[in-house]
Amino acid sequence: MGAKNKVIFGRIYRSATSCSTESQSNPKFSSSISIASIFKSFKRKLVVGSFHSTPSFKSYVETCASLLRRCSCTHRLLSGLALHGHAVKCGISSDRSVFTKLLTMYSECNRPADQNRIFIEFACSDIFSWNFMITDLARSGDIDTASNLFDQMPERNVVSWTIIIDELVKRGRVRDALGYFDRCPCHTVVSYTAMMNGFARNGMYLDGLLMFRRMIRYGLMPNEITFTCVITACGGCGEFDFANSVVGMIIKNVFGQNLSVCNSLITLYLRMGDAGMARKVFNGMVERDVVSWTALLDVYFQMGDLKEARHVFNEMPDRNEVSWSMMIARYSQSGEAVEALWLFKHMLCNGFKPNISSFASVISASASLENLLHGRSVHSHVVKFGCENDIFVASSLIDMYSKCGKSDDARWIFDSLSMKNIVCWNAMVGGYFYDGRMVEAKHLFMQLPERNAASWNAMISGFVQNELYEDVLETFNEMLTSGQVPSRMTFSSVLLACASLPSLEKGKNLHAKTIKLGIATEIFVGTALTDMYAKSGDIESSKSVFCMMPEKNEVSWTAMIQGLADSGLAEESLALFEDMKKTDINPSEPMFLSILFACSHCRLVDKGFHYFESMDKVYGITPKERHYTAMVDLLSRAGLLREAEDFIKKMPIQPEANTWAALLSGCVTHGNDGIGERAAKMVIELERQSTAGYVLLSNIYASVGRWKDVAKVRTLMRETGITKGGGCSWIQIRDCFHAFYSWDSNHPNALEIYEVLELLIPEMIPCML
DNA sequence: ATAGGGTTAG
Repeated sequence: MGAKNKVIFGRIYRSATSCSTESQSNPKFSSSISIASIFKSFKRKLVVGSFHSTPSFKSYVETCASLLRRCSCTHRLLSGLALHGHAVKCGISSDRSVFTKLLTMYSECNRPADQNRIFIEFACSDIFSWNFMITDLARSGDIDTASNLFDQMPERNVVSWTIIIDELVKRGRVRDALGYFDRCPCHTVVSYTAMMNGFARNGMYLDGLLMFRRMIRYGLMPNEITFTCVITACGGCGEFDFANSVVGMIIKNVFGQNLSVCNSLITLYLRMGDAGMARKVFNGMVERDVVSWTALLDVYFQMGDLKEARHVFNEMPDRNEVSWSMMIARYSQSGEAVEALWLFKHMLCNGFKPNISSFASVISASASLENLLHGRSVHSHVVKFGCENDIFVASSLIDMYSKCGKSDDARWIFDSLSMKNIVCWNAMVGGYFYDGRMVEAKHLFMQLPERNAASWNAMISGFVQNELYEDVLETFNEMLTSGQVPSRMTFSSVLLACASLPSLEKGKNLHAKTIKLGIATEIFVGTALTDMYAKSGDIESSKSVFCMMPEKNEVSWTAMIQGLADSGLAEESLALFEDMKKTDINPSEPMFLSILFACSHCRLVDKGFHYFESMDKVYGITPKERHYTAMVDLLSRAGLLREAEDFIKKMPIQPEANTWAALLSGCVTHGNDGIGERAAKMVIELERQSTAGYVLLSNIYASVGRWKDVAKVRTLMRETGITKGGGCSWIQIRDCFHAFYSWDSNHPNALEIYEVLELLIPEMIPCML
């Protein structure tokens, strides 16, 4: 009988379990039929006495438990009651697995009274089993029933209190946990530590530290776990002075060699920005585990030494999901998106299960590469692992789809989220902006349930991306009126808008605000200010902001070098470039563009060639089309038109239309219609829709008096349907903008203005040469 | 009862 029963019950058990997994993945799947049929066959096999042999008894218990679980999932109270009756009859109702499922079933079917009744019947007066029951309920996800049960306990010990506090904390219910903590009559180190950990886990670091102080005042001695929690809390809220005194206590109490204390210390020193100390702690450890090694990885990442971090990762004695996620996250954050994708692939190949962090980071990497194919494939993994409802993963998916131009897909994910936080909303607003869907973006912004600085920044930078600078300023004002304090990122965007607008006043105003907030010399703000002043023509202010910045990056230097070059201060620009080379910042591609531009304006042909050649030879930067164009411009401006043409012919890459346009423009200045015609032909061929080639060509013909050809070009332009877009310049006098267009001069004071201009031109010409 | 990793904005 035994062997046969084992098979039969085994089969029932399997079908019951497979049903219940099915119902989990598809809540609509109604299983009243299948559960009834399983139940029927279960009853049929239920011959009293047949489950006394061990294997079949075990199967029977398992079957009963899994059927009960099925009942609780589908809210089948009647089947549940019947099963309960059988379980009692067969004497298995107090078996742990059956009993817990009975509790869950009653809880799911909304019968708390029955639930409590059976609990009290079966597990009376034994604190240990109460505690066990509460833990079990909480771990199976039913924290409410667990706390309900806790309230009914006839007596409780320290462990009971600790369990309920800890379980509440793990589910983010710190306030409830604190309620229990305050009611607890007998505090121990453990209950205090559980509460502190609860605060730290939920980002309430300061409350955690207050709890620590309370514990010390209470006269309890912290243990190594308490210290680990305190250190984490200090690091979280930046209380570094307090952290140092805690370190003193740790050493005094001889916990300085404890593994987890040291692990938390590495991260603490890292947060304090002291990578050296972090490394020192690691070096001094007698025992290290994956956590220590992963923390060390982060030390190198913070120092910006990706190579060493990679080396540590390769040499680590042990790796887990967290170490892999750390690598993926940091590479993605450092702009090494391709490497992040590669790491993710290898994480899977090495048999590691991707977690939420690695998903979020790798999706973010696909977003920055705008790699829809890869993004979609990761998305499918996300669904496979059931992470699609996680807000971190979903926010990055929303971002990824938007960046790939699929804002409708992003919206679909956004709408399918039951729990959204502010990040999801901001990502969706930013997504619409990225896709140029202004109406939807603005509409969604209005609907935001709450707004933080990032929401406003998404809106402001969204307008910047779409070149709607007036809206940028308007939104910025709204932001100020709403009481939201602008961040450095806000200023960075708004200043960019100012640089593109004809108003220096607005920029100065912002500068004043940044000074008030004490962020004027902060790297991003300072760089934006430097750029804004340079682009607005106030190069002196630009220089002074730049000089005040204590820390400068590659972008800051580029802004200043470019600003000087654009303002005609070519020598100064080159001198600054030489200064920069003395720092540990390496010249970049756009920087060389400014340098070549500066050389070109000063007619420094040899110097220009020197810099151009150093790009590849010294810095390993392959010159791009634009650099070749700058060189052609350099030669053409200096009148070396034949050399310029030869230079183009020898280019290892295909010249862009602008390369020929630079030569063409040199031909205009130096009146060479022979080369000019060839150049113009190339410009027109490479860029059919552009007017530049035609206009310059007609200018050449005009300069050498070939009026018939001028007319021919103009006719050709008309025939191909190209119209010349005009230039425009403007000046602000108080609140009024005066604009001047190249195609007409209908300014009210046009006559007077042109009269004055006539007077000024003879004085200006010597300067222009 | 613990320590290491995560999303948006420049």
